[in-house]
Amino acid sequence: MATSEPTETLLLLDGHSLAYRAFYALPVENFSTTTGQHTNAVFGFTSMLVNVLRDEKPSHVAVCFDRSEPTFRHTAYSEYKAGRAKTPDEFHSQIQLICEMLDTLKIRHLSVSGFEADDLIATLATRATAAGMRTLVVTGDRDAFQLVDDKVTVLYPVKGVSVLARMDPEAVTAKYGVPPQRYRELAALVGETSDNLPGVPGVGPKTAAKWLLAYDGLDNLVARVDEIKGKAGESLREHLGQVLRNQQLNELDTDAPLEADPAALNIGEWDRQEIQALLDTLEFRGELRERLFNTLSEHAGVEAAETGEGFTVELTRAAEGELAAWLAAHGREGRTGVAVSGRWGRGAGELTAVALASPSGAAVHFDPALLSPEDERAFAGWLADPSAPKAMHDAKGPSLAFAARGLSLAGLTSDTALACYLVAPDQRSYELGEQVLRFLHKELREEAEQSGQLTLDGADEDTAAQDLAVRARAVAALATELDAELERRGADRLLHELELPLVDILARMERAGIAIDHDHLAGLSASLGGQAKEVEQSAFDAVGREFNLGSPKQVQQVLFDELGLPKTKRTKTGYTTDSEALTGLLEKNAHPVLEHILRWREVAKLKSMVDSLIPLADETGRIHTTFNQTVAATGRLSSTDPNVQNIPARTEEGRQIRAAFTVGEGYDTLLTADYSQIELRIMAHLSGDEQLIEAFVSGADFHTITAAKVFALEPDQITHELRSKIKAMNYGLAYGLSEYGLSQQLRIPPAEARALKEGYFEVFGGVRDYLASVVAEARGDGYTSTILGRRRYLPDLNSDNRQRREMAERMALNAPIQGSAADIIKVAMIRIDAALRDAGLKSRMLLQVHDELIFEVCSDELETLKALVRTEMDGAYQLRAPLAVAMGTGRTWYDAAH
DNA sequence: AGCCTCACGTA
DNA sequence: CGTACGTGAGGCTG
Repeated sequence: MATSEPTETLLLLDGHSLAYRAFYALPVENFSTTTGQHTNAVFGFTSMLVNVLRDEKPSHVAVCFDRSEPTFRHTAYSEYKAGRAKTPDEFHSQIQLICEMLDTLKIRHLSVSGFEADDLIATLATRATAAGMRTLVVTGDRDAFQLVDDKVTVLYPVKGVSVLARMDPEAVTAKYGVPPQRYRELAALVGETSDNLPGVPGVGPKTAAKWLLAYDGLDNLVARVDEIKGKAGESLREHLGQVLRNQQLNELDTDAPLEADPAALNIGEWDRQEIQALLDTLEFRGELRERLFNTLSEHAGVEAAETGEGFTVELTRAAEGELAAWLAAHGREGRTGVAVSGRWGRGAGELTAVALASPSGAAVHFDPALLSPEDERAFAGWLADPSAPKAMHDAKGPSLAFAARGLSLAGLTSDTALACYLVAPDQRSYELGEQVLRFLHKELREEAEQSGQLTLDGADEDTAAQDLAVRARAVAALATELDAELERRGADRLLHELELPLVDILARMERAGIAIDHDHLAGLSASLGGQAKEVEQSAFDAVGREFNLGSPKQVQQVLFDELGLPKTKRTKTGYTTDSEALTGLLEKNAHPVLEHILRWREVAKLKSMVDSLIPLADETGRIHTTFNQTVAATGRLSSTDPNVQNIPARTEEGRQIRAAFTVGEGYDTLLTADYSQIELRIMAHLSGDEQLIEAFVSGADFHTITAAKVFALEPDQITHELRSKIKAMNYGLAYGLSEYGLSQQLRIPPAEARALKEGYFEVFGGVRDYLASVVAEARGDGYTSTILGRRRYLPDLNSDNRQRREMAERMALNAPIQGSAADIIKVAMIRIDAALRDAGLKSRMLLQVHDELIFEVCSDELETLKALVRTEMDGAYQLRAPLAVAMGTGRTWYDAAH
């Protein structure tokens, strides 16, 4: 290693100066979050920071900020920095975010009252040089050039936020004609507009440099000022006072009162999840996110390499007969980690390889297609043995692949993806490598010295086998760690008694799928397609030209530019054309095309849904969704490919799609069973509000009863309108509906909405108190909890940013209610599944739609099944406002509505 | 090709 | 200025 260079590098950034550059370099309209927070300065600053971290790999970092208090420069010169345009509020709020980002990246940020960031930088750079460190200063303030020497380099943004000029002594001299130590003399002569320090009129950098060289510095120049000839000389003599003042003011203080020692400014250990969460709230995606993570991985990689963190495995490649022997030797040492590769989805899967890792570190890897009959028997027996404990990461997909080979999985005592989800349900992904890094501070790779002992042929195969074995080992280790973590949080039962048992149930539901009536769908598609064509033509006729009705951009152009209709609510890129806005315009009789656009959207939406379902049917005419158990932060399931949880239900036309979901061969009818108003019942239960509970216990129409209580009328006096108002109120409560929102929805004045809410809370005071207490408790604890102890963490409840804070408050209101409903239906599914098996019924559960379950039923089992489902759903949880279940049957989902 | 925005379907 | 999701289309970017 070559080494006249100092090994340690201190990176110093001027926070305000760089953020300010970014603020004006990046168009604000491209950088704001859905909550309206501007992020262009944060983005630009972060981008510069990450680039420098990547390119320079500093060992120590600090970001210096100015304070708003005046400095000695203001005292010395009252006009200092006067006349600067006031920085807009959109800028100031971003400084706060930058500091949060730095906290997340474990980078120190400093500011000292009475000193500018430049002074802190000068002080730290001086100290760093004394300590033998190299210093890099990133700033948009040229005053820093005076610091440049062979140990200190300034990186100066020259174009936007992406190009930094490297200002070392040579570069400064080349650019200004004077060496760095003379830079402030030059600046004193030329002046600095941004600091409101005028220089000598008629003297630019060229003249100033010429003088400084000819006279060997400003002191001599001043002493011999009478010798200077010409207009410029005259001007200099006239403005000598301000030159001397400039020189005094632009000198940086190298002895600011700072505690921080450069050596203490190392970067702390990064928490990937924390960074992910921050990037999520800032809504940073794409390239910056990628770049940040690459930099982060290098950073984390270096650490892992230094500490040697990986996994040790003693890998056996199972040749014939050896798997059975391995299982006999290691299959019951304790919990075995299982990792598989293959493909799965749409209710099916295929296996390409399996790795098992025992607690002792023994591991085996094999291709299940190539097993001897003896090995296959041994593996099938072990896999299906509930007394042989196993851990997997995201087991549902693999279990579909097992099932395809006739294998069944039992004894799963942890699914680490689910465990991570319970610990932190807001994650965007639960990729194994990330979770292992987070919880075990290890990397998904093998220890170097171990791999040397292996003698295997085929390098690529080896690596793949090693990787899979490492994953198996990591899963087992992660499972142990997460068991402890969940127990600390009181969430161990949630994993073992709720989410884990659900894995297999969901896998079987996915495998079963639901039959689709292809002809019905084809008919719908044709009819909707015909209507779309007609409506499209009507739209063209109304406007007088053709345009793409599916393009919001073109619709905007037609409506607002060409037809000059009144502008609607703003979106990021223009004016909204959503149905609410267009309906509003339509009511003002703005233009006939509005009706066509709205109708076309309806028809086109339905057609695209129908057309997307048709090719998803398998050879037996069934479609197989995938239920995701780790997506919804509240604890709900989600469904993809297709999403069976957003099949239209509101309009008759839309419901026709439900008529395509039918009972399949070997069964006679579909049964749907749903919880009536489960969220409101939960709210009544959790709040303990006697009035609300009574409204449910009475058994009459809930919205009517609550309306009667609010308006002090008899139920039969409640009009449709009054009922609607209270219904909106009832439902809105659990979402954190504002008075404004209520007034919008009911199209009543805000004052009336306010009165409605007050009237409601006069009767249902317990609900108001409960909702307030939920937010207050969550603010203190940092999380909300459901009835089964499922947590959702909401750090933004304490945010300084009002929009973020209020968003978190609404999430806090909703999470315990939506989440408890999710808990309850999961309990019900597990109970029903067990009861179906106990009763030995052939009828089966196919779909879950949040508060509804759909079954495929043999007619001779119908009555038994209905009773069973009712019992298990009703009994899933004892609420003070008891659970109520409604059912319906029919050959299609449409017919089974009730 | 991949990503983002808008719009819209469900509970 | 009401929570939680997933999808499809257009259109921009690379």
